[in-house]
Amino acid sequence: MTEELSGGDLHRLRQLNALTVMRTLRGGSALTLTELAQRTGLSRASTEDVVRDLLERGWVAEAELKVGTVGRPARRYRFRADAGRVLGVDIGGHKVLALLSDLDGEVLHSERVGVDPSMGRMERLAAVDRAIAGALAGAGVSTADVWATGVATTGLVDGTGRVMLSEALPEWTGVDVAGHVSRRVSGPVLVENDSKLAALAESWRGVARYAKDVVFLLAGLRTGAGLIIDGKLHRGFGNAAGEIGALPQVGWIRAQEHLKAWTPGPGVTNIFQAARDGDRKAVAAIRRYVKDIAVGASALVLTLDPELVVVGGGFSRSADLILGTLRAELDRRCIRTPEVRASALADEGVALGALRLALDHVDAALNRPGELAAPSSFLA
Amino acid sequence: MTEELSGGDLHRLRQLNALTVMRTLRGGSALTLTELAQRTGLSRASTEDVVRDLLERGWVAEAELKVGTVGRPARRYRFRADAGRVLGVDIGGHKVLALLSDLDGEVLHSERVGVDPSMGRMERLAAVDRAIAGALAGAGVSTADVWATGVATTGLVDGTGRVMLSEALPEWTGVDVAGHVSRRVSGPVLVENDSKLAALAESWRGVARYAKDVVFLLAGLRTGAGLIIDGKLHRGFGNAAGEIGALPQVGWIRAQEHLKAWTPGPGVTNIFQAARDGDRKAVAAIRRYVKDIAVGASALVLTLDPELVVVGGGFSRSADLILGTLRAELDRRCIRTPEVRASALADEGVALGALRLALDHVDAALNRPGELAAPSSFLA
DNA sequence: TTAATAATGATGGAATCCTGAATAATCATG
DNA sequence: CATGATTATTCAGGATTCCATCATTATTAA
Repeated sequence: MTEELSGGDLHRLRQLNALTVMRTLRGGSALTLTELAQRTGLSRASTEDVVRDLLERGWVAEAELKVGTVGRPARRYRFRADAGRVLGVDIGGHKVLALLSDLDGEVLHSERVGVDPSMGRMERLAAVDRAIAGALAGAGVSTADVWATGVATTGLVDGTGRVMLSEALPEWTGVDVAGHVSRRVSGPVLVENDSKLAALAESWRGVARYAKDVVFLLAGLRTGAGLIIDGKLHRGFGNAAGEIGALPQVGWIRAQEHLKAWTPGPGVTNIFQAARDGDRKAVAAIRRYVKDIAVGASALVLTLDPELVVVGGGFSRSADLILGTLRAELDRRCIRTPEVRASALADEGVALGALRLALDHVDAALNRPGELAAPSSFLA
Repeated sequence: MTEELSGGDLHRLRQLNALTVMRTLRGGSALTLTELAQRTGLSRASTEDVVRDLLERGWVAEAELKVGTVGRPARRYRFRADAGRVLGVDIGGHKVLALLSDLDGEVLHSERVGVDPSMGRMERLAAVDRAIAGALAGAGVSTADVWATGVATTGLVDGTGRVMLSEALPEWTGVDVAGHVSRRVSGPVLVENDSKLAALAESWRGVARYAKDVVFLLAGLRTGAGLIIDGKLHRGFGNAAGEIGALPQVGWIRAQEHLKAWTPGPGVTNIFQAARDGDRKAVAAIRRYVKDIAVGASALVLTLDPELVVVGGGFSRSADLILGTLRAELDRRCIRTPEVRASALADEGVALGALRLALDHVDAALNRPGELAAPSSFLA
């Protein structure tokens, strides 16, 4: 949302005012003209003018009147979140999750397809197709209604939406994810690393909503990180920001070993459950795992000095067993220990981030000076 | 310079246009109205109106006519960089350097006062006073003309301009730098860590001018880092960003030991000179030093994936002996190795960064909507 | 039915921008 | 030294947009 403020002629001023009206309407509920005028700082008359424009162009719609108040009932206007649809897809090792939402990011349908790390790329892509088709069908939406699609995948992603390198899924390296998905939906397809998108989701709808600088740790079968800096997702020059796990000293690769080394007792398959039940060896293994993770986390924290560290990923359900040790380790290593919290987005975080990526694309078009022509301009 | 674009009434539009005119004039040479109109995108008539306003309020001045062209000679207008002065001060271990510049950042006078790491805080503050007084006197400027002052110091600086912790100068911990300097100059005093300001200087006038994401390494008797992210100085939530040296594994503290362990031969006191002259032990010591530095640098680079790493500080004069090893080490450790370059700002980098800090403050006031009242408003 | 309340609609004034034509200043040339 | 070419400046007219104000309209409460 940071633009160079550049002035211009009167037409541009109207555009700017139309944008502020749109932003005020966006996400919130329907507003009357008087309310809109108050919030935007414009006069009532001008607000009316702007809204008439937006109404004609299809960006806003009239909501029902609210009855039961004294005085003449006011017309109420709302953002036409139903004018288009966006799609967010998480391609993971164990599941493919597709979320279909309206332009407010309100999820209309979610479709989950189970996959397996051992699957080949064709099988996995077929699962992606099924998830997308299911999400569209479930919401009763055709591909033409989809304005933008965000896709999350493991591994490094290049500028064209191709997977440059995936350590967790070797078969996946080199797959042209954007190309494949583009053939299934209309509109632009944006592909990004899953840890980064999970971080984005936290700063959108998660526990990091009010923080400007955030380190997000994806703790699960793989370990990864995503960075929010100054409220924005930080990608890095080569899209490789946050890949601290590659540093051998950091030991994110060997961290998992501690967990794998634990042998389940009879009837218990989950190390975290075992630890809660008092299994000493499980507790110790988890502690060693967290200590390894914490080295890399310290490097991220010392580099950025964030306000908040969020732990997400599969293991965040067992935050009670992780956060204490993590806090202690960070405290030991860092100059200023940030707040440490667990994600509350369950296993939908990554897909929500993908959704947000698609929404960002729509918003950018909304804010592009000279645009705001009409919603249908997306389909051109 | 990044503001939310918010629209408003016609008066606000004029303000925005006045700002774009100011930005166009800023830093560049004098321009005619026709040139200004072309660059700002405004019509000639409106540009004239805006410039008349700015002229009346004292922000711009008429420059001399340029003769020798065909046609009626055009009036030319320039930013009144001479309307005020700013001061940048670097308080280091071995010197205090004060730069006095105009509002374009053109340095008018620089004053250097030698100090010693063993000095007490009173002695050092006295040296600061002398440097400031010398810079003012040298440029023939009174304290009242100084609109803003930036100060660089070693150690962690808190929000009020007090040194929270200085490892290099233990006596310096707790000194209220902003308070002291405020009593010597008029206008606001901004204090910041020296590594951070050196980074700022590189992205302003150094080799990092065209990079958005930069890691700056201060390599000298102390080691430090400063980060430029998305074109802006990154401070962190507690102003402790870049303090990766605190991580014991990183070894920035022991790095110096390698250099100190080298014993000078007869007639040679400088390890870098010795290395150039073929002293094997000196070469090896430097290599070990750089390898230690590189561990922390790798952590910074892996975290941020910057476009560029800049090496500054006292040792950057000997970049020929450092950069090769540093590149090789980064290459070994990082996923994508950024470009590595040496600073070209000699030992004025930190002071220039302090100057930029002061100028940023002036610019912010210039860009604050509702301001742009008159230059003299700074003195109120 | 009337009073109170609050939204809508219409009018006029002011600020700002743009376009285009008339005027002014300088250089080159006969 | 006058004239034309060239470019700047100045001025006038028209258009857009915003704001303030007032009359009108729709609804609830008494």
